Amino acid sequence: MSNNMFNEFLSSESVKLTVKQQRIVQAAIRLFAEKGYSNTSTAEIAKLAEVSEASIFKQYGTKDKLLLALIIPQFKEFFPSMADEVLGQLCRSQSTFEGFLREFLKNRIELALKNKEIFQIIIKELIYKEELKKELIPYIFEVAASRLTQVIELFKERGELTDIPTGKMLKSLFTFVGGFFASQLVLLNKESIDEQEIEDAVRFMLHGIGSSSSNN
Amino acid sequence: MSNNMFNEFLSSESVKLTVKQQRIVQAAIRLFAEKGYSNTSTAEIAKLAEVSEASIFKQYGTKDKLLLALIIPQFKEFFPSMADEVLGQLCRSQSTFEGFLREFLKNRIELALKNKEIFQIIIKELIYKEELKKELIPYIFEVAASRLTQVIELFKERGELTDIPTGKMLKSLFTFVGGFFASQLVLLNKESIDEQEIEDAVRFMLHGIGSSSSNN
DNA sequence: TTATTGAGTAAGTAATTACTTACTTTTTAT
DNA sequence: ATAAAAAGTAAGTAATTACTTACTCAATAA
Repeated sequence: MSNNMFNEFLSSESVKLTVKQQRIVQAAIRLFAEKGYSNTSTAEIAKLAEVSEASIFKQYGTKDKLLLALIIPQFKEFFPSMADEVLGQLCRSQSTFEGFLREFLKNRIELALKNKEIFQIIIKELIYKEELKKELIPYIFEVAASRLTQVIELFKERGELTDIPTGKMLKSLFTFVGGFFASQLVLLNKESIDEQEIEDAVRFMLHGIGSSSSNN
Repeated sequence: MSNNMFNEFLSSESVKLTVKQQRIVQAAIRLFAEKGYSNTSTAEIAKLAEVSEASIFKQYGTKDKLLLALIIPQFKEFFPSMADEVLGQLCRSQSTFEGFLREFLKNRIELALKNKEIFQIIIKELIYKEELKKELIPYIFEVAASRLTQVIELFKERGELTDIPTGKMLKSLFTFVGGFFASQLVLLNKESIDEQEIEDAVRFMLHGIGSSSSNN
C-alpha cells in the first residue's frame, strides 16, 4: 500500500459500476465485515459475488486497493460532513451544548448504523493495519478536531463548559465516543441504539458519575 | 477453537518451559502484537525463535491454541486481580472514590504497559475473532462488574456518586476505560502514560466536561 | 463495416499456509 | 546403566493464497 494511496482515493470521482462490479463490492463488504480483511480470500469474494476472481483484479489491481476503495468513500462522508450539517445549524441557534452533543451523536450513529458493515471494517482495520493507522488517524484529527474546537470554544464562552483546555476535552470526548462506537458496533454488534443509551452517553460526557456536590 | 478451550486454559497450571519453548512464546508475542495473528505465519514464528516449525505444533497442536496460551494467563491476571488488590485496601479506608479510581487506573495501566504486547494482541483479537469475543466478553463482565458494583454502591451511599443506576455507571466507565486502553496502547502505541493523562481521565469520568453550574 | 476499447473469464502461476510423519536427541526415572 | 518418556526436527503434505496470462465477447466509434 503506497503512501499516496489515500490521497489518490480521496480525490477519485465516483464512477458508475456495472452489475458485476456492484456484486463484488457488496460481497467484499459483507465478508470483510464478518471475518476481517486478512481472513477473507479473493476467491471467497469472487464466489459470493458470482464473478471470476480475475474480475476483481481487473478493477482493483490488488486486494489492498479493493479494501481502500470500500473504506475511503465512507471516510470522506463521515468525518468532514460531521461538523458541517449538524454544526452550522445548532451552533448559532439558541440551543445548548447538551442539545448539540445529543443531535450530533444521534446523527453520527444513524449514519454509522446505516453503513454498519463498512464501519465495522474501518474500526477493525484501523486497529489492525499499521499503514491505515498512519494515514487515517492524522486525517481524523485534522478534519474532526478543527471543527469541534470551534464549537467547544463557543460554548465555553457561553459558560456551559468547564474551563479545562479544549485539547484535553477533545481527547476525552474522542476516547469516549470512539469507545462507544467500537463497543456498540463491533463488540456488541448492535442493530440499533435506542434513545436512552444516547441519553446516558450524553449525560456521562457532560457530568460524569460524580455527584455535583463533590466538584472541586 | 472449541467451546471449552477457554475453561481448559483457565484451569491449566503454569508449567516450566524449556529454553526453546520460551523462545517460541516470545517470538509469537512479538509477531502477533506487531502484525496481528492472521498476518503471522507459524513459519515466521519458528524462524524468529530459531526452532523448527514442528516444535510449535508439538507443544501447542494448532496455531489457535498457541494464541490462547499467550492470552489466557494475562487475562486471568488482569481482570480477577483487578479488584482484589486495589479494591480491598482502598474501599474500607478513609479514601474517596476519586482516590480509588486514580489508584485503580494507575495500577491497571502499569500492569498493561508491563505486558504491552500481550494487551495489544488481546485488544486486536477481541475485536477481530468472533469466537474469542463470545468467550471473553461475558467473562470480563462477570468478573469485573461484580466487584466494581460493590465499590460503586459503597461510594454511592457515602454520597460521592450520582444516583444514576450502577449498571449504567459501569457501562459508561467500561466504554471510557476500554476506549482509553485501546487508544493509548493500540492506536497510539504509547510506551508510557504520564500522571497528567491519568488525572485528566479521572476528572472526565467524575465530572465530564460540563460546567458544574449546568448540572440538572 | 471494421477497428478499438472495456468488461469479463478459464486456467493457470509460484509462493505460502497450517499442519504431519517419521525420525533423532535429550532428559528423566528406576 | 538403561529403559521410557519427552523434546526437538528435517522434510514433507495438500490446500490455499494473491495475482497473471491469454483469451472471448459485446458495445461503441470511425
